[in-house]
Amino acid sequence: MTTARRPPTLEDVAAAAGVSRATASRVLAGTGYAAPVTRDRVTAAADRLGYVPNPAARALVRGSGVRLVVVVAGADATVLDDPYVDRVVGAAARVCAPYGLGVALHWLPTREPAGLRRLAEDRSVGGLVLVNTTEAMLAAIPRALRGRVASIGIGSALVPSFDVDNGGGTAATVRHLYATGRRRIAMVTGPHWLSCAGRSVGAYRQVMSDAGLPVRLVPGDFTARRGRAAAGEVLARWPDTDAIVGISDATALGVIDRLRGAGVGVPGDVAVTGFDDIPLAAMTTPALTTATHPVAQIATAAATAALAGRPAPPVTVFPSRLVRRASG
Amino acid sequence: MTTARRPPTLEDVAAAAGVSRATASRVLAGTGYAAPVTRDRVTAAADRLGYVPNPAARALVRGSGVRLVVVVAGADATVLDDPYVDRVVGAAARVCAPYGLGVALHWLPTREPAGLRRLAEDRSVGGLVLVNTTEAMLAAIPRALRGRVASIGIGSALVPSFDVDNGGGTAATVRHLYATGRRRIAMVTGPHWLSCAGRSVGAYRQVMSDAGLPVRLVPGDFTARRGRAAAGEVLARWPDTDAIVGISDATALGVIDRLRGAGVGVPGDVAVTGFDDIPLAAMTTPALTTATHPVAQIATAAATAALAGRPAPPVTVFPSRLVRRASG
DNA sequence: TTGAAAGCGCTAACAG
DNA sequence: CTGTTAGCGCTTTCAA
Repeated sequence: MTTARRPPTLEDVAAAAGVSRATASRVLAGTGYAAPVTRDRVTAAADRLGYVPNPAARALVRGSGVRLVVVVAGADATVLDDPYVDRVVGAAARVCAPYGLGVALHWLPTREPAGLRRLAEDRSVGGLVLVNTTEAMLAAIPRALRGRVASIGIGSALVPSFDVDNGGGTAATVRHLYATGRRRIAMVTGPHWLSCAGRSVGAYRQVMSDAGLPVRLVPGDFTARRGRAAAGEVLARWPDTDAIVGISDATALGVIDRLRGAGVGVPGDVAVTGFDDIPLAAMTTPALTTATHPVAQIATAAATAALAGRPAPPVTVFPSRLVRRASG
Repeated sequence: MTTARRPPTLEDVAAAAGVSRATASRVLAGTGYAAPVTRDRVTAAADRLGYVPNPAARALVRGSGVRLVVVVAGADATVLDDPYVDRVVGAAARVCAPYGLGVALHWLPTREPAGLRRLAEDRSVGGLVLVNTTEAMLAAIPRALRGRVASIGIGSALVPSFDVDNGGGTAATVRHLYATGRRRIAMVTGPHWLSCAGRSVGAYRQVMSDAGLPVRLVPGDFTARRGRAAAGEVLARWPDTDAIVGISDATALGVIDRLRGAGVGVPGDVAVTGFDDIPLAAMTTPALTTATHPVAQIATAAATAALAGRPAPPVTVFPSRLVRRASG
C-alpha cells in the first residue's frame, strides 16, 4: 500500500520535468515563453503526476479572487427562498467549476445597499452577480469592482445588464389575449421597487392604451400565495374581468387556484397567463399560457461576464417567446 | 476624493493596533490567547479599517480548501439540469457564504466514479457533497477526504449519509391509498441504479405484499416526461389499475397528464400520488397528494457536515410526511 | 528561453 | 500572553 502521498504541487511537476518552478508555471498557466520541448516535458510530467493547480494559491498571488458572489436584494432574507435564486446559483456554479471557483449566496437588505462595500473589500471575491438590482445598489458599487460585476436586471455604465425581454414577452401575451377576444384584461404585477418588473407593467399599459382599453392593476410579488389574494381583489373590484395577466407563472397558478375556488371557469370565463414557462407550466390543468424566461442562459451569461474581467456589452436582452397553451 | 486604497490586510490592522501580525491573527481568528485589552484594541482597529480576512490566504496556509463541490452522478451532464440539483446547490451556497467559501457544481459520469480522485487532489476543495450516490462512488472516495465528504443518498463507514425517509413516506402513501379503497396500485419507479430510490420501491412492495396485493412496477426516471410514458404502459399492461404511485411529483404530474389525455378521471378512476411536495403540488388540478421531501434541510445538513471536518453521525434520516390533497 | 528571488495574506509553531 | 520566524503553492519581475 502506497503511503498517503500529498497531492503534487507545481514544485513536484517542475522537478519531474527537470525545469524550474517558474518555467513550469509559465507552461501550465499558458503565459509567457517556453521552448516546445520544455513545454512537452512539463505537460507530460503534470499529466503523469495528476497535477491539479491550487486555485487558492493562484488567487492569492494574482489577487483575482476565488469565488463569485450572487447578491440578492430584498426586504428580508426570505428572498433567498425563491426557486429562481436557486436556478441562478446553480447556473453560476456550473460556470465557476472549470475555473476552480465557487459560488456564494448573499442577501443584501434593500435598505442598506452599502453592504456591497464589505463584499468589495473581500479579496477572495472574484466577481459579483446582482439579482433584483436597484438603482441604489448600482450607485453603491465601489469602482474597485469595475468589470467584475454583472446585473441580472437593470444595469449602469459600470455594470452590464443581463435580462429577459419581459416587456416584449408581456406585450405578446397581452396582444394574444386581445386577439382571442379578451377586452377587460387585468394584471397582477411584481413589487413596485423592482424596475425590471416595471417593464412588464409598462408593456401591459402600452398595449392596453393602444387598444383603448382600461388599465386594471393589482400589486403582487411573484408568489402563488400573493397571486391568490390578488385574484380575489380583481374579482371584487372589476367583476367583469375576462383575463388576468400574471407577472410570473407562480402568480398565475395562484390566480387560477383562487378563480377555481370562486367557481370561475378558466379559460372559459377568465383567461389567465403567466410568465417564465417553468417546466410544470405544461403539466397543470389547464396548461398555462405563458412567455419563456431563459433563466439559466441569463445567469450563465451574467456569471461569465462577472468573471471575464473585460468589459461586456452594457445591455444584453434575451428574447421571451409566447407559449400558447390552454389557460388563455 | 480619497485615493483608491487597497483593502486593508491583517498587517494594517496589526500596525493600527500596535501589535504583531500574529497577535492580530489570534484575536481575529478567535484562536489562542490574547489579553482582553489587546483583544479590544485589535477588534477596534479591524472594525475601523473595515478589515475583511482573505479566505484564499487562510485556506492556503491551513490547507483547508476554499470551495465545496457538489458532485452529481449521472449518465450524462443533463443530470445537472434537474431543479433538484439547483436546490441543493442553493442551500449549500447559503451554508458556505459565512465561511467565505463557495460552491462548485460537477457532473460525475456514472461509469467512471474514479473521477472523484481528481477532485480529491485539488487542494482548493474543502469538501464534497455527493448527490445520486452509488456504491462505486463511495468506494472511490480517497481516504484523504475522510471527514470532508457527505452524501445525499446512501453512505458508508467513511461517508455520512443524509436523506429523506422515502421508504416511510412511500409506505404512508401506499397505505393511504389502500385505506381509501384502492387495491390495484401500480408504481412508477426511479432509475434502477439509484439505491435510494430503491427504498421507495421496497416500501411499496412491502405494503403491497402485506396486504396480499399484486406488485405492478414500471421504470421511470423522476421526470414528468417519463411519467407520461410510464402511465401509458400501466394503462396498457393493467387496464384495471385504480391507483398510480409516482416516485416524484414531476412523475405524478406526467402520469396525470397522460391519464387525462386517455380520458381517465383522476382521482375518480385512478388515484395518483407523488413524492416531494414541490411548491406547485398544491396548485395543480387536482391538487397533488404527495409526501414531503425537505431538500433544503437535507442539503444544508450535508453541506454543514462536509465542512465541519469532525465526524458526523453515519446516517441522518429526515422524516417524510404524507400530504393529503385531491389527487388520491 | 530559462532560473533565482521576492512576495500575495495569512496561520502556526516556538521562543521569550 | 506576545513577537519572531517559517512557510502554504503559485506567479512574476528581473537577470542571466
